[in-house]
Amino acid sequence: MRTDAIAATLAELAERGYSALSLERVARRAGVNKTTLYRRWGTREKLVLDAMLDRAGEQISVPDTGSLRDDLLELARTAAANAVRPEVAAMARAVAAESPRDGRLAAANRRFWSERLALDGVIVERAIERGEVPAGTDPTQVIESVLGPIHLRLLLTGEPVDRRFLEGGVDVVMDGIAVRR
Amino acid sequence: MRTDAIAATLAELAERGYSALSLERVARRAGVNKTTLYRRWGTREKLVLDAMLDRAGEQISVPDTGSLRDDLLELARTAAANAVRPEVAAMARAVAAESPRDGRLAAANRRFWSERLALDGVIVERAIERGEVPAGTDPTQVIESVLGPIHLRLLLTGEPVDRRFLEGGVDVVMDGIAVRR
DNA sequence: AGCAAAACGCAACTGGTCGTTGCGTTAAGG
DNA sequence: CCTTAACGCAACGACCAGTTGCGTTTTGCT
Repeated sequence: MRTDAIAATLAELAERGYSALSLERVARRAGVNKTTLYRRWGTREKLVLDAMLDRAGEQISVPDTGSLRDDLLELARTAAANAVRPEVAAMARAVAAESPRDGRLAAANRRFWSERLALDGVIVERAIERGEVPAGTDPTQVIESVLGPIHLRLLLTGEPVDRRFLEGGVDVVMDGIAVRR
Repeated sequence: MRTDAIAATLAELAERGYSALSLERVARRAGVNKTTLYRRWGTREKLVLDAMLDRAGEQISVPDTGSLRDDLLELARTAAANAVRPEVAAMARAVAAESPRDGRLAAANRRFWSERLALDGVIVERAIERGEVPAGTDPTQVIESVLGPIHLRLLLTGEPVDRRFLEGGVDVVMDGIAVRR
């Protein structure tokens, strides 16, 4: 039952968005009476949060190819592919919209991201050990520089995230744009 | 009257968010009857869109210090300072949340961003002319690499956007992280 | 298997918001 | 000064959010 409700919640979130999320529709979709949802979760916020926490548990693997550039490229590719999935995209949009007014959601989201950035950061740490990157480089900052442009396009500009863009972004982070002198 | 309604719309958007935006509250706040809003704009979507277009007209200046690094830093700083303003932040969150289901909003937003990225891109074009950056560098990609991490923090991770972060991000874009050999 | 307790379905209800309508009043402008 | 557009006001039907009471099903424990 919990599974059905969560699946229905995310499906509705993807189709209608958070602003039009109706517990009655979720209940119908889940094949469940709406009183059940209210008794179990109480509020729309808690239901959505629970649904997100459920999906946030799916851990993703951190690339380890032995090459920093390949690792970052693989990271960018899987991050983009994941963020494009309707359910995931809907979650990101809901978080962006509601975080300022939903403390629990914001807190859970911050935990998720700090954990994920730390995980992905080992890509940079391994590169430091290999001597590909100077010691003292901030791993999180690097990961944010790789992921930032991707989410900028997905959430705000709406431009397509294609291979060219991903590779270009990694190139910038790897080599910078300033001429060598 | 239009001015009052737009101001009230953005204020409500900042306080309550798009998902809880009530035209009755907007009307009360603007000192106007709700029928006036419905007669003039028809739907919530059109009112919000009009309010955003009104603010999107405020053009910002593109830095031109003669140094690419200083230009990018200034760009990052002003972009962050602007995006942190409650009204602007609320607009970005609303766009992120509603774009998939509001074609007009999405289209207007895409125009806004393509224009803005093109404007900021001249920073890179000037740097190319000065020989600071190799010819063939994609100006838009560079700007997105600078702005992406900022909006990632503001919209998703929730981490503070401080001077260290802004400078670190510009450093990555300028010099890259790979060791020189 | 039997039984107590929890979970669920169902129907009904209150209250609030949406969006609309009709009508009277104010403001604009030629 | 007078036509016309814009606004205020009150009321309305429709819908959805949550809540409640009660009967039914399922769970889980012995």
